[in-house]
Amino acid sequence: MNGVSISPLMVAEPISGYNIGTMTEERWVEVLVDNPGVATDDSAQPPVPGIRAEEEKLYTYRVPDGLEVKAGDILSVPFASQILGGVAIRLLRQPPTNVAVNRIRDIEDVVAKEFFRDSYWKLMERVSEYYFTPLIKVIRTALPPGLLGRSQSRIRLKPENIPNGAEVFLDSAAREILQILKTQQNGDYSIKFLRPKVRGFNRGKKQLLQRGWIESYLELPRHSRPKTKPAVTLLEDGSYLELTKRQQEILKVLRDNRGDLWLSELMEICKTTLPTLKTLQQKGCIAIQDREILRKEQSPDIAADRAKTLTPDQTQALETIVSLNGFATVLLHGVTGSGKTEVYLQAIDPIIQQGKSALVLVPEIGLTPQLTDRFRARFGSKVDVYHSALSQGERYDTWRQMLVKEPQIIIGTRSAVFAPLPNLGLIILDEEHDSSFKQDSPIPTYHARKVATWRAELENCPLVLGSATPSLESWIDSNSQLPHSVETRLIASLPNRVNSRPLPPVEVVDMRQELQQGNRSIFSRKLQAALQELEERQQQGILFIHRRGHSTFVSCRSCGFVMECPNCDVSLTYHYHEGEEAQLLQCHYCNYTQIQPKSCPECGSPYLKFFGSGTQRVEQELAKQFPNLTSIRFDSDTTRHKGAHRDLLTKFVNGEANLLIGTQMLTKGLDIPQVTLVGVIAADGLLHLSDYRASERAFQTLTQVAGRCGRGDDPGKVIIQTYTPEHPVIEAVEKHDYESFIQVELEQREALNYPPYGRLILLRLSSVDAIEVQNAAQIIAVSLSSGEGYEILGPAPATILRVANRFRWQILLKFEPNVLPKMPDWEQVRQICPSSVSMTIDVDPLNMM
DNA sequence: AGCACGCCGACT
DNA sequence: GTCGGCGTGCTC
Repeated sequence: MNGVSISPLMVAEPISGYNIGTMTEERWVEVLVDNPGVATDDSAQPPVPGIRAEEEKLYTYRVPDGLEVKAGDILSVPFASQILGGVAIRLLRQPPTNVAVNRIRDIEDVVAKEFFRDSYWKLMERVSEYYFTPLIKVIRTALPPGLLGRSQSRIRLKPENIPNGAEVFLDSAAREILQILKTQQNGDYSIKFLRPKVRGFNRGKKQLLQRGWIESYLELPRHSRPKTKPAVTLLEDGSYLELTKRQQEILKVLRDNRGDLWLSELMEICKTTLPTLKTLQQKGCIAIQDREILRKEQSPDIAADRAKTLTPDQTQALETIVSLNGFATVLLHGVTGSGKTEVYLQAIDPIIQQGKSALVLVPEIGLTPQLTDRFRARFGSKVDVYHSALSQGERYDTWRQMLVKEPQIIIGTRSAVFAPLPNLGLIILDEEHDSSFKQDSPIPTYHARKVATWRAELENCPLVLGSATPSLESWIDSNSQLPHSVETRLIASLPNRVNSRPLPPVEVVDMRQELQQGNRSIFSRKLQAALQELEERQQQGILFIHRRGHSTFVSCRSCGFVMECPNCDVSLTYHYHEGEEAQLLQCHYCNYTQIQPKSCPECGSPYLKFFGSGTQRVEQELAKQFPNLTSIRFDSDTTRHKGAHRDLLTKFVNGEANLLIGTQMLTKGLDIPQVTLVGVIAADGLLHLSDYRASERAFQTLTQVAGRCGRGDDPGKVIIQTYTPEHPVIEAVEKHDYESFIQVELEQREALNYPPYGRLILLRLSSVDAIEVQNAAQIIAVSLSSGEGYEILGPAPATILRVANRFRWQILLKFEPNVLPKMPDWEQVRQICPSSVSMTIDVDPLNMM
């Protein structure tokens, strides 16, 4: 049996030094409540470590007899008419003076025992400060979902109290409520759902309550709880007691299994029933107790694997990392296929030996199956994954498991940077240039790389940033004049691939010439020849296209009308569904879907034309021109369900298809040795995006996708198709020349004060009312002049003004480098912003659309 | 979530 | 002058 006992979770020191009193003494606790309202405060609070009193309001509660509360516990507290989650901040021996004692309420429950250590609290506070986010919201993102529970109030129909035909005497609101309630079997709905559906809801509800036709009740928060299973333990040998033969047999089975079995296992082996075992329990021979079990993502069994021999470059990089004692960051710049993962594995090994834990952060879950398998092969059950695709139970259990002091390795995405590992010895952030480490919404709009840097500093451990195409931020740390800057920064390089394999040659094809010479296919003659060769040799390849779907827009040949999304200012993408009669048009911003019309809705012409190509189109064209080549489509349409990534990749690795056709998703860390061809169908979609980061992103994506080939014994080849072969990004990718590309790019950024030189803060404003946002943006822009050290760009409408029926405006603050700025008065800005307009402050924005 | 409070427009 | 709608702030 493999029960895991998670005993004292206590890894933390109390946040404050207050001792709790005895059971008879009255005890109070100050709580940071997860209150949906804005956390602004006027009254002065006593200073509490870890809490900025001027911004976060604390509420005092009484601790009832029979409950033990410590600082750092997650609590359930009554708040007005609801039950909310909260964090115990500090204990008081005396009641507070600023609030009447008779108004103080009792704590409802302790949900989780304390776990916040000093350094963890400091991390929370630093994130809160840097990203202008209330502390409780930072805590909310750091904790597994469902831990800070919230009650829900609901109403329920009481049909037995409703006389026939009496509805006529009610007003319209009450009648509407009744009507909705009756649509459901048990007439039960949440207030949250009903209120926006009925005008004058409060009035109507009051009427119905007075007559007793409905009742209201509070649904208590459903917290994640440990899953338990009954287990049987042998207590007494039992030989001196008078036992039946049957009972003795059962005890023998238990004894043979080291005196411990799951109840279900024991009943199965002995073919016995629960009453029989209960009798044994009464005689004091055995104990039946619930024991915690861990819900974990099931992974296939993996053959164990030993450390590989390193190249001299790898050895040097490894030495740089393992020689570090305490905080430092190492940028591991290794070309694609240079064996960064092996360096990670060998860097983690001594950390585990020392009894410490390691945190490995990866961009997206798409690439984790391969990486996770390699870690499991090396470290076995010490490896756990943590990401948002886990079920709530799995996430909660893994999170609790992390609190145990045993050395472990956690592999996770962005949010795992908050993994509460008590003795962290190393943080690795792989593919550090990847933009999925940045959260766009909700606040805090944190970048896991930045948070990881702070975390490493606070835990006093090294941080390794790995990439073949490092971000400009990591390449030069320009922020040294800002607080929390990196003090020790090292670079380790892996300039060559393992086993002396060369980087694949990159050929650029000018698609303008193809067209001139009469080739109207989406495949150039060079790519066609390469595909032909692939077919003859039965090899495998990858085709990359930057969009999913079939065609990027559908337009009428007669009148030029373009099919557009009714909710967003974008054209609809055509999606082809094989075997279906009707084909669909889909919006990639709000997911609006409609059937492809047979004729133009504007002029009625039946001649509709599809422009631009996506993954589906490539798939179709391939099937048409190369019927003998088989393919797998790998994009967010085909990898949506759980385990789909792994399934599709396994099929490909097993040689069940010649080609993998996909989007960005397949640029990320895929390591399949037999790939000998990479084709980029159209690089132009990547090159001409309108923000200051477009070149950097295009270079990274193209280099990464090119790096997927030639990793095995057969040499590889990359073909990039484009209409602008003279573009500097294309030239740099062709020459595999990261350093000169980055030099040019850095010079341009410096000239314009863009990151990594000047910092940016983006204010995003949106509303259903087009005029209201625009006005709000104007007023806010004016109020932003209260600060100093930055330039205000805008307000300007967002690149796509309307998404999901909301109009979006933005204001960009560009900070001068080398000047400590005076921030605008955000509190004032928030007050100026009307409630109908939603505003988010995006610090260090990556996505400017 | 739900109540108190306060502002403003429609009616006695 | 008063009633009742709804927008805003507060809850230990």
